[in-house]
Amino acid sequence: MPVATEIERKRETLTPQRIVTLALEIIDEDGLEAFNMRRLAAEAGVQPMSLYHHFPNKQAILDGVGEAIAAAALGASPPDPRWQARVRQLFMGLHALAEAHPRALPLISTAVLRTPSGRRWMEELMRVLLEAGFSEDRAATVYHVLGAHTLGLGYARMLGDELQTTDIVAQLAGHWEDYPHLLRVGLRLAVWDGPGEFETGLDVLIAHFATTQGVSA
Amino acid sequence: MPVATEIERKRETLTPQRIVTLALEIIDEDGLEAFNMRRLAAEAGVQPMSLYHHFPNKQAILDGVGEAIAAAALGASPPDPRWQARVRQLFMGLHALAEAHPRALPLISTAVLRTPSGRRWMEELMRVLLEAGFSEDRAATVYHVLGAHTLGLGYARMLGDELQTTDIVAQLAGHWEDYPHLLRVGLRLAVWDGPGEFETGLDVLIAHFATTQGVSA
DNA sequence: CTTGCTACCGTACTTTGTACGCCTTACTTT
DNA sequence: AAAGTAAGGCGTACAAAGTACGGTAGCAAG
Repeated sequence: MPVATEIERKRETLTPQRIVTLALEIIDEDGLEAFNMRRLAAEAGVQPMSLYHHFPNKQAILDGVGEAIAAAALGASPPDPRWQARVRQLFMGLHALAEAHPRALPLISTAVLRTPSGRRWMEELMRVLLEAGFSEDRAATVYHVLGAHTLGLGYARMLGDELQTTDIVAQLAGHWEDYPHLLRVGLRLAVWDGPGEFETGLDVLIAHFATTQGVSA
Repeated sequence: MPVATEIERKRETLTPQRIVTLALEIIDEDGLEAFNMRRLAAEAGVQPMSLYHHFPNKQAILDGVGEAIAAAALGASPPDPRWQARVRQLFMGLHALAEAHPRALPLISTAVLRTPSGRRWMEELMRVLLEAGFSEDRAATVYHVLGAHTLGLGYARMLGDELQTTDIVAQLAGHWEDYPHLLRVGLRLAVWDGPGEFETGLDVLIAHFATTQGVSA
């Protein structure tokens, strides 16, 4: 039986690793919709069909990208033993992923259940909550609410990035007397200065669950 | 100059109204990705290119659908004079749209800035907040956080609907010992029983902004 | 009847995913 | 060294979807 010798024999060989890395670069630079097989092949210096020797289809490559991103979800900080702090760490990690790769957010959202790294993150969250005394139902609710806060902020920011503000302003220009208050707030709506808003909301929600739960450590 | 006689002359004439209605039906039933010009034309009993006499392109039809949905955003209830209650009403209205048309959520998200009805909703929100004494910056933050909560919950639910749980379960089946806690919570993660979770989070966040703000009526 | 407008249609080009099968290379086995 | 073989890469081609472009049919106004 043939044993694959694991020595690299050439520069620039196509590998799943390299494909995923290039795919992520494309997505980060030009967005998910700019990612297609021909573009990816061109970046790799290869013909489109060559990619199919390493992945069965485009979705599999996207899954790979999701996994690559999610690999960092658990974060580097040592787990805090207090459950509130640990939950905070976990969602801060998720938020960091969304900040690092805003255009890839749809991949991140689905990764928490579809990729190994994502599932490890979710497992850790559930472990912390269940050991803190949450019921299964309450644990699911905590994920729903905090996850919505985290990913929702990411989606809103992504939409703000894609919708060029110039277009919006141009469309408002015609009827500015109809939207006096909207115009006062204006472009501030399109500016998402993450940490402050995110962390504040996260803390408020965690505190709420802590009091509902009635358990402290 | 030609004056268009506004009498309908035939049953089943193609109109922007009918096109948008049919488009929304397709999206509600089979999702955004199932909506394409050929399918839409078929539903309308017409050839694809006929649609282009009423809309310049596909995006314009989607904008129309967004507008049609957003038209209900302000809701039917009479405006409550207390700002907390009014803000609550506004986001409950937005949430109701997302519940009514989960597959169309991306359209709803962008409608708040891109369609007239959406802008009216946003204008009303900004009016309430500014008149309650929020600064422009704080008003934007309130929208960011509450909007993320509302739309984020919608996105999470939508993803849960699209990802068939059977696939997830199948993928977990192989390594169930790796995810003991995740499995205890299991399908509860995919069940989004909206009102409770949404309203609770919304109230917690509004209460937070109320105390930060220091203004009551 | 002619002119011209409105609504609709047919054809065809482009982009993108990917099925299918060929070719080359380099390693294994003799 | 000769020969087989499998893995990696490639060329062609087709299908789905958006839409440019030009046509046609019917009705209104002159």
